[in-house]
Amino acid sequence: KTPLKQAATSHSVLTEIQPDCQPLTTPTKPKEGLPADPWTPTSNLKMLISAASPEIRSREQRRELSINTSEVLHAKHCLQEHLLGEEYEKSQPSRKEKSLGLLCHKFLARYPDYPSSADNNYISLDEVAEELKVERRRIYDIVNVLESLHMVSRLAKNRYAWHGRHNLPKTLQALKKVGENNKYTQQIQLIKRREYEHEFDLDGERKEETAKPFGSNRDSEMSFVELPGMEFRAASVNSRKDKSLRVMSQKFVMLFLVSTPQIVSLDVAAKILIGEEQLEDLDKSKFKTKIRRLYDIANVLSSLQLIKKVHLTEERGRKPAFKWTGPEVLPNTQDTKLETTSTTCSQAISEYIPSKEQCSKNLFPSRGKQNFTRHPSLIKLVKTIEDDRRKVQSAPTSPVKRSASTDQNLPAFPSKMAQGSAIAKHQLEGQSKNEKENKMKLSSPALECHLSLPEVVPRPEPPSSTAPCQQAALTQPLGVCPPGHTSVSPVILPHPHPGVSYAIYLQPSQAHTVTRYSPSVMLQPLPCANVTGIKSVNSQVLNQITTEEGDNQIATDDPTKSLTAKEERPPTKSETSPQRCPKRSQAVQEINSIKRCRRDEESLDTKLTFFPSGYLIPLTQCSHGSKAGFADKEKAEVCPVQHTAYSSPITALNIMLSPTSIAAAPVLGNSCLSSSNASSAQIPSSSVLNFTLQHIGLIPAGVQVPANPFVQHVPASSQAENVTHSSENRSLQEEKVSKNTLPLNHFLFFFLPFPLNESNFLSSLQPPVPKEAQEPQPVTENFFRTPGGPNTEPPLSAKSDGTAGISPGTLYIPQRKLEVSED
DNA sequence: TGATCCCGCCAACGT
DNA sequence: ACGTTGGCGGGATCA
Repeated sequence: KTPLKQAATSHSVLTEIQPDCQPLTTPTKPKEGLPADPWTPTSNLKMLISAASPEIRSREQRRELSINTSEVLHAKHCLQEHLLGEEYEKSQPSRKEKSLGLLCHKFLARYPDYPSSADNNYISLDEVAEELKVERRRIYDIVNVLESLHMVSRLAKNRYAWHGRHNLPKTLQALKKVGENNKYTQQIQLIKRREYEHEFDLDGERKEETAKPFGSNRDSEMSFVELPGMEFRAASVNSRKDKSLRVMSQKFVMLFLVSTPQIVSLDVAAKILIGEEQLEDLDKSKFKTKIRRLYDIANVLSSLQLIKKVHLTEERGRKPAFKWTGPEVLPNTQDTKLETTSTTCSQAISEYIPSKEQCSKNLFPSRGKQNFTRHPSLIKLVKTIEDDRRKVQSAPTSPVKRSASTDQNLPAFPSKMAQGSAIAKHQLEGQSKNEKENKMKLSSPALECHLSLPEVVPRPEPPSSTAPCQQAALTQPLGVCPPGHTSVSPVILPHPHPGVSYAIYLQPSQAHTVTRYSPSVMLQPLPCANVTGIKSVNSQVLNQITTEEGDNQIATDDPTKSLTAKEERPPTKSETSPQRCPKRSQAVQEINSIKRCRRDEESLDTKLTFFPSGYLIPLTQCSHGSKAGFADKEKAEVCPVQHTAYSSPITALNIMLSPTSIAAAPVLGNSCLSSSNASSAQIPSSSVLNFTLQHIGLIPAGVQVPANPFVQHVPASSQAENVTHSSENRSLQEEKVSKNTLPLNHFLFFFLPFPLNESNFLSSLQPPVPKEAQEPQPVTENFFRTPGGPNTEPPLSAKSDGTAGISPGTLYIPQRKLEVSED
């Protein structure tokens, strides 16, 4: 009765019109479609129109699940009159319209993300298959993946239970844990390394112990990961050993969860999932099959919005990959080992957020239109900070919930919140625009705060590549280059306390007082230092990074490779530590003085000429930050050079260290990790320091560099050596640093890729320049532009603000002080 | 072309 | 034996 092949779309109608086109049909089917979209003559007309346009057609496809016979007939006539033969042809369901992804969307649309026990949460495969008009086989594909996430569970033959996303947090946590235990991170690296070595082999060189399996981590053949209480029921039903797709799906997800950035390329995933990667025999066909399956899985995961497709660019060309866009999965709170982390975070956070109220306020300024649902992470944050001293309070701003929040199986607050936002999201589903906006809102930096929370929270993906960039900009550790499509990366400087004021003094002639002045620290101008020597280090580091980076590399159209922070040579732990840079965005907004933190995108270009900023800035205790800072996925993703090398951030940032007497330390700092230093508010106050750094654009807003009160007493030269040999001593240094055994007291002498002068300095005080077109851009966007490249723009030059730039050869030694203070 | 991935054969399983 | 699952890979489509 119900045509099997017929896709329930407009063109299906067209298909029928085709004289004996296909034997398979019989329109029929009034069937109850989606409640929200009544089939009216009007919509019918719309359909006809869209029929001629594949794009439109597919866009609206989802709503047109139900067609009533008479109208179908009507449609036929109309079409017959208006369409040509070829159009008929075109109108046949295209491959895309039969895609698993689309099907999955339809499938998901049938059930609420967060079903209540009241709902009918049973799934009958037959039914679904029929209603969606697809072979059951396809439904299996979907269900299997969903099952791997415990979004559904099999009850019996032909019968599944729908759980929606209730279990997702737990599942992801579990998967992440398993993934870690499985050392997937290492496996990924191994594979990547091999890939590189392979390339070198082709070049007729270098041959290494390619077959160096990781210890005995190869117990890999773990089986399906279950959740307590979510075990397969009906033992008889789940005996199937294979569960291949399910397991594969779980493993695939694990790869994302343990990766930094959370991007996994298909081939790497395939190799890992095949397991037997050791044998280079890499059965071609097997590999191919694996890829096929991964596509299947990826389609479903994409529909769930857990991942999205991206491309990685490397020597060989584009490479398909997927980026995790699902909720950030953070370690379980109970996890002792991670307890530290959260504590540290909360400490750091509390530094800025005195109370939960304040936090809440800061995160969600009561601005009329912004109806944020209180984010679960916020709740969690508060909880952490205040040590669970209260229950969820009714969130005033919470949107109306659709499904009764009678979720017993979830911790009250997070689920509620998550539910709220998820529902909101769900409601917007299908409306790309709205959805985008929604995401935009959600991805507001303020929410980033949740990144430090030990909980799984929805992390809406940025609407476009622009967003990630901005985000990155906000959290980029020192030395990170702007992802920039624009050389001027508007960065808002956050400020701990909205009410605080600072003053910026410019010498010799002009002072730019933002608010109040409260002398505290003086940054001494210094004579310039030898730059060339450092350049070599720079390039050296870069090269190294370049060759060692796996496909973690973010694709770039730019010939200049983009480098990605990654877990290579992770001398230290906390590699995967979640982002924990509290980004106080709205605080930001409250700051009248919004600065533009311009970063030189050409900073990677070793040929750049650097100018001493003239500021000698004492730094300490920031080392671990070089790790922590990168924990930020987004950041790591767009800001390559990072923690790969101890020195890279510095060099990349064009922050040069005076080879002679001044030592350097990574300035990358993250207050969250600076817990060890209890006196971060002293001389110079961290705020001052941070402000300074941020202002100069040397560290991103949001990144905090803890100050060390002893700075001034420590001979800076003690570390000088390390500077020069940074690349070689990297590991050593890192170790030292990571252990935080030494009070790292350093001075940074900043070299900027442009002479700092009044104009450009002042220009940095201007309000952020709105990004142009928020067009969604592929992750493959250039992050680093080569000078002269298509996207090249003058680095931080004063040009952008209309001021005459200073010729890039001049060595300009500014003679001014920058003072900042806070009340 | 290479990237995607639909389609459906057919084997393993369950009943 | 027959229905359910779902591995698998040919080959069509898409970009």
